[in-house]
Amino acid sequence: MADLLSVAKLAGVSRATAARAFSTPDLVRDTTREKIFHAAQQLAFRPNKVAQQLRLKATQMIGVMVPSLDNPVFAEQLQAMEVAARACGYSLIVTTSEYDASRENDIVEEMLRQRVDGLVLTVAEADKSAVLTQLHQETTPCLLVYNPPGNSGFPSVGVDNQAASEAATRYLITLGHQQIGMVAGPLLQSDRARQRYEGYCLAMQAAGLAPCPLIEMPRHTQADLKSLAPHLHGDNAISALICTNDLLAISLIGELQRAGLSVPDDLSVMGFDGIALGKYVYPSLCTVEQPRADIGRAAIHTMLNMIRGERPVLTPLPYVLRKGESVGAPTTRKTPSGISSRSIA
Amino acid sequence: MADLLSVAKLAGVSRATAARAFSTPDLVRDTTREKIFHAAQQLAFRPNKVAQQLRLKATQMIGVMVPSLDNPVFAEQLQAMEVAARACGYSLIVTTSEYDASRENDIVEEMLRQRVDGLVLTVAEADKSAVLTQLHQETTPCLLVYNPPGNSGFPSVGVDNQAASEAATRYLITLGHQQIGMVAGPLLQSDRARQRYEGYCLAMQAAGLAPCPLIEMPRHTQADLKSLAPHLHGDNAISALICTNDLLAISLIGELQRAGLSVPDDLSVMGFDGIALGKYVYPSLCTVEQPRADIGRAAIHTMLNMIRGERPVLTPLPYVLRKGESVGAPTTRKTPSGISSRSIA
DNA sequence: CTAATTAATGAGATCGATCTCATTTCACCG
DNA sequence: CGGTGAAATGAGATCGATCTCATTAATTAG
Repeated sequence: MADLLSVAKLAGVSRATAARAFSTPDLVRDTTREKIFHAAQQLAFRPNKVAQQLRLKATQMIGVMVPSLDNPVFAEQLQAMEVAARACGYSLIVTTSEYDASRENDIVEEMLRQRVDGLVLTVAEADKSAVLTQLHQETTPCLLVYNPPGNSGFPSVGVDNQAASEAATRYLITLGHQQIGMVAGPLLQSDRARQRYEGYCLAMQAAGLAPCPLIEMPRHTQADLKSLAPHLHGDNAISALICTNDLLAISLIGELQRAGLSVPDDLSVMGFDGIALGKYVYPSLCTVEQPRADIGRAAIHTMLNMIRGERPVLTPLPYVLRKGESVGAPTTRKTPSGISSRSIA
Repeated sequence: MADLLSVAKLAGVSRATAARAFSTPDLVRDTTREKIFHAAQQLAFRPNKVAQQLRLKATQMIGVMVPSLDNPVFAEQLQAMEVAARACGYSLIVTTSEYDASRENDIVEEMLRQRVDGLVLTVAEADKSAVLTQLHQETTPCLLVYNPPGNSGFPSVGVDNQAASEAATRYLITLGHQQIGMVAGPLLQSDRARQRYEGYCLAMQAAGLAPCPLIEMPRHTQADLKSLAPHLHGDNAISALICTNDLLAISLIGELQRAGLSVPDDLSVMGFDGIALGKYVYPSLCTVEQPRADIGRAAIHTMLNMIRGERPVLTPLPYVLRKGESVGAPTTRKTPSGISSRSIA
């Protein structure tokens, strides 16, 4: 591959001049600039970014880590980040942690070796994260996405999960629901899910209602009706359910329908995140929409500011309560119909 | 940031020895190696990959371009690629073309400047792609994913779209369907969609049935019932529909249900791709599953072979016909019930 | 105990750009 | 036409690693 020096030789100038022709064309006489460009053309010269990066001590690359791209929330956010970064001349190195702390460590270390100009991370648990405490020693700017600001000590872009969850719960209460449950993935692994549960509890208490214990599903993004069945019967049978993410909600609705139950007649189901597909399924998903694209864009622009050395200004992004067919007013009967309960058992 | 030279100084050795301590520890005496490691520790030395890349003329980075991460097919494939690449010590630069040819050009050029060791691309139209014809001049290895091998001249990883589509169509025919339609995004933009349509036509003809003209939806991943309505009535009313991707299928099913139609009783709907969510919705999606994770892994491993200078060996990956509740045998009546047709109009 | 071998280390070039600073070229003016 | 200041160019150092080749230190053999 032709380098700048060979271009310079062919054009009959020094490499300094050749370099200037590209970086600061104004400093080069028109005629020589032409000669240089012509030579570059002939040799199919393509500037070597690696050499630039070494010399300039800046890579114009941002390291991104998300838990998994199998969840559309992260994929859609990443899509927006990529477009925003590219528009500003930056590239993304994309990695997935698979919610694994040791992988998180390796990934961040690798990105620091690569000398990314900044890190945009979504970690499993911001407060307990070993990577993050390590990162405080480093000079590379670091920004969290989705993770609540909390006491990790790093700036964070995202919506106020607790407030959003409160709003969602209040919405259900407004519709007349009193027995409202919340469903999450296993072990309440992510700090986001925990905050959402807290918001739910707060809203319930504020309305004088008793929050139910969290219903845990065996997997993050796939509902399991067995874990839910006990809560659908008896005096305390729930009439509405909030899921900590949309995938969980959609698969739960599917399971309920498969069992012969009607959503929202037998049970109202609400999601969280607002993935695009939720609008298209039937019943359409009622959910709290996080502005994923806005979050992605904001993350990139905030990061670019940090790279420039500015202190990040963070305005929490607004969530939107998206109404949908999966939520309705509670029906009078306390328990689902015979058919329904039979098919669950 | 401490560099190797300062580590060498602190350890009292030359940079050559310091470098060897890391790259080829066996060539360094135990005691000096210890001294060097200790010095590195003290200075919090972290090797600079950029410098390595320049010197070694290899970046251990693979450039990946997909149309959009909003489509789970690409996101899930990327997830697998990332894991596979990392396991082999490679990083991914991820970009999205948004099906835009000029963006495709910019992206590839940028990646070549970055001196990625290889390119893994999914382009809109492999045969007409300007980027690809340009790329033939280059020495950087390039591999296509999902794009049919065709006459682009580049190796390609993916399933045989046409055969898969034939199989899907045959499955519907076996169930007794005779009036089968196919739905695609706008303008049959992607070569994949076109191949799938061809497969459908072949299977129909082989069974002595007349293929219907393609039904085009205004958007790639969102169904629109109006475009479909004409085909649901009259003597030639279709009883089954194949969509060129799962998102289209899922949103179509939602729309049909919303209009009071039953899937599969009034209309069987089949998808294509096999995204994870399809298993969880109700009715569960009958689809042709592309082994996205396998494709991702295979793409990375093939690319690594190409980087090593080997000629790629390509075995087309097997698709799986995933049965689901969205497809059933055709009902006797030729047209949907009165209620249904009313609610469509 | 010295010569021959092998192991360990060091000096310096190299990858491909950019930047500083010195030098040359040019234009303009008295 | 020579002098002056600005514009254009060049020489060489630099970024942080690796690699070749020469040199020195340690081992082994005789």
